Amino acid sequence: MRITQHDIARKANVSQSTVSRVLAGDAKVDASLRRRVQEVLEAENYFRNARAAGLRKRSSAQVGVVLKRPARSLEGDPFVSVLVSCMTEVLRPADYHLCVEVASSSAEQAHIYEQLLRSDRVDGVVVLEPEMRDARFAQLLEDRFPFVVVGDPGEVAVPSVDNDNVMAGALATRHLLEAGCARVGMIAGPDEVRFSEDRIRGYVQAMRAAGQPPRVWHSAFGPRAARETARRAFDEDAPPDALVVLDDAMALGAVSEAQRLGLRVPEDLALVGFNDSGLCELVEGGLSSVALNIEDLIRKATEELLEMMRGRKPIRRTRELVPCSLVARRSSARGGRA
Amino acid sequence: MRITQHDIARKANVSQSTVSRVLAGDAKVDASLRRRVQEVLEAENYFRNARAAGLRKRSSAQVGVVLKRPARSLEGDPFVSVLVSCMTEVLRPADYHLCVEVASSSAEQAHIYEQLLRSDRVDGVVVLEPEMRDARFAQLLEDRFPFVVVGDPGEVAVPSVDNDNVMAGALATRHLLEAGCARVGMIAGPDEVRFSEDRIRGYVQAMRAAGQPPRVWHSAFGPRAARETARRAFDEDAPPDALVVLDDAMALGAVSEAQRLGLRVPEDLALVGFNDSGLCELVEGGLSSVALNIEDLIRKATEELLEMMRGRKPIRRTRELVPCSLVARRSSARGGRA
DNA sequence: CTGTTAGCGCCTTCAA
DNA sequence: TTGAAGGCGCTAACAG
Repeated sequence: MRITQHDIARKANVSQSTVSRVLAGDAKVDASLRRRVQEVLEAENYFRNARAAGLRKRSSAQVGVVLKRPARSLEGDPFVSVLVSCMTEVLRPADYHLCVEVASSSAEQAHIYEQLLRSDRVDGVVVLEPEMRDARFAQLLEDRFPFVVVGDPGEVAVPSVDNDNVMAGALATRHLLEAGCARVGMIAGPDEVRFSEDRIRGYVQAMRAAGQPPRVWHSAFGPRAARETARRAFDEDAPPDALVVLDDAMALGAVSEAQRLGLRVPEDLALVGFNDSGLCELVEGGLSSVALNIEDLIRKATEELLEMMRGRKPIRRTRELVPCSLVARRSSARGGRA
Repeated sequence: MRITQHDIARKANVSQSTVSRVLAGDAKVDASLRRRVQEVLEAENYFRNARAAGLRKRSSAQVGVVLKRPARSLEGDPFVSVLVSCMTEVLRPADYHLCVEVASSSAEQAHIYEQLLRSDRVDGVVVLEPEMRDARFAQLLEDRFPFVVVGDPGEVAVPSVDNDNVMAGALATRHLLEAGCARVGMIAGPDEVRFSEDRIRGYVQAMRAAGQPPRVWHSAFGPRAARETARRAFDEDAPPDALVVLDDAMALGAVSEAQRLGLRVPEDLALVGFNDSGLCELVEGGLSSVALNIEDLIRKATEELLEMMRGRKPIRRTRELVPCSLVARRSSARGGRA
C-alpha cells in the first residue's frame, strides 16, 4: 500500500486538505504549517497518486499516439525513436506522459482510437499517417477531442503539421543544378504516395525554372528496388549524371548499382537523398541529403497539442510547414557550374 | 462530459451496480436485465472510465518502459520500434497499455523511475540497458514492484531475459569456418562493452574448437570507425579472409573498405554481421547476419512481466536466454570446405 | 439475483 | 487560514 495524503496529514497533525493545498502551492497556507507538511512529505518521499488526482481533475495527464504496423513488418523503423523522444521531450516539462499504441490493421486502429478516447485514458492524441478520407477525423472532431495531425490530412479542416516536401524536392534539385549537373533525374516512390508526389512536384518546378527537362523514374521502396530502377535509368540513351532519390536507403541502392557499373560518385553520378539519416555515412565521403527536420516537426505538433489540451487554442484548421535544409556531402561535390 | 454507468443505469432502469456487473460479465445477472443493459451500452457506445476503474481496483492497466537517450542523439534507433511493437503486441490481448518515458541523463532516469512507480502510474516496468551496479534494482525490489530486465543485470538476483551473445559469436564463427575460410578474424566493439565481450567469447571458443588462432580487432561503433579498423586488419602480414563483425552497420564499413581495396566479397573476404537488420540488403547478394531474435526477447520479457503483475509469478532471479539463428546470404557463400 | 452502501485518493467548495 | 464534507466514476462487500 502506497502512502497517501491522509497519512501525511496525520503525521504532520493537519487535515488532509491542507496537505493537498501545500502540494498545490496554495499561497494562503500558514508558513509554519507548510513547513511541517513539507518536511513530512520529504521524509515519506510522497508522490501524488496520478489516478486519483486525474479522476478528480478529469484529466489523465497523458497523450496518446497510435502507430500503424502493417501486418508483421517489425523491421525497426527509426522514425518511432524520434517520435517518442521528441514527444516526451516536450511533454515532460508540462508534466504530461506518453501512451503509445500499435495497430496492425485499420480495424484495430479504429478500435484503439475509440477506446483511447472514450475510456478517457489520454487527454489528446497525435495522429500519424493520415489517409485520404480519414474516419478518425470525424470522430475526433465530434468528441471535441484535442488532436494534431502529423502529415497531410487533405482537405479536411483539422490542425496539422507537415514537412515541406515540395520545397525538399526543389532544394535537392537546385543543389545538383548549381553543382553543374547537366541531366538531373529523379528516382521517386510508387505512384500516389503523397510525399513522393510532392517531392516530384518540387523537382519538376526546379527543373522547369532552370529550363531543363524533368525525368522521373518510379520505383518501389527499399534499396533493392531502387537499384533495379537505377539500372533502367543508366541504360537509357542519355543517362542522368545526377539523381535526386526519394530517400537515403534508395539512394544507397542507386550508389551500389553505379559502383557496379564503374561509375564514380560524384564525378560521373552525383546524388542527393532525403532524411539525412545515419545511412549517409555508408557512402565514402558521405551522401548528401535533405534534412526534413522531423524532430522540429514532432516538437511543433506536440506543442500545439499541449496548447489545445490546455484550452488555450481551439481545435480548428491549422497547417504548419516545417522548413527543410540541405546537408551537402561528397556525393554531390562536383565543384561549381560546369 | 463522458457517459457514465449511472447514465446507462437510468436508461435501462436498473441500478448502477448492475451495469457494473454486466460489464464485468457477472454470471448471476438475470438474462433479461443483462440484455436490456447491453442494449443501452451498445446504443450509447459506452466505454468504462479507465481512471475510475483503476482507482478502485488499485491498478493502472499500464506498464512502463524508460528509454535512455544520451544527450541529444536523436538518431532514429530502430530498436525502439521493435520494442514498442512487441510490447504492445503482448500487452494488448491482456488489456494493458504502454507508457513510454525517455530519460536524457542518469539523474533524470532515476527521477522518472521514482515518479513512475510511486505515483502509481504503471503496474510494472521493463528495465532496459542495465548497468553494473544498477541503483534501480534495489528500489524496485524494495517496493516489490514487478519488473523484468532486458539484457544482462550482472550478479543481482532479478528477473531478466537476454540474447545469447556467446552463442551468437560462436554461430557466426562456425559458419565461416565451415564455409572453408582459413583465417577468420573478428572486428569487435570497444573494450568492456558487455555484448561485445560475450560475442568475442563465442568467437574465441569456436576458433579454439577448430584449432585456429583467434584474432580480434577492437573498434569504436559505427561504420566509419569499422572501416578504419578493417583497413588495419587488411594491412597485416596475413590478413583475414573472413570477418565476424560486431554489427551490420560496422560490417558495411568493412565491406566498403574491402571494395576500395579491390577485394571481392565473398571470394576474397567473407563476412557475417549481427542483427539481421535491413542494412543487410545493402550488400549485393546480401550480408549474412546472426539474427538475435530481439522480437522474441521482448515478447518473452513482456510475458514474464504480465505474469508477475498478475501475481502468478514471484519477483525473483530468473534468467532466460533467447536463442539466435544465422541468416546466410551471399557475403559468406564460399561454397563448402576449401 | 439485485440494490444500497462504502470507499479507492484526491481536489474543492463550503462553513467556521 | 483551516477543516469537514462531497463527489469524480467505479468495484465489491453487504443486505435484502
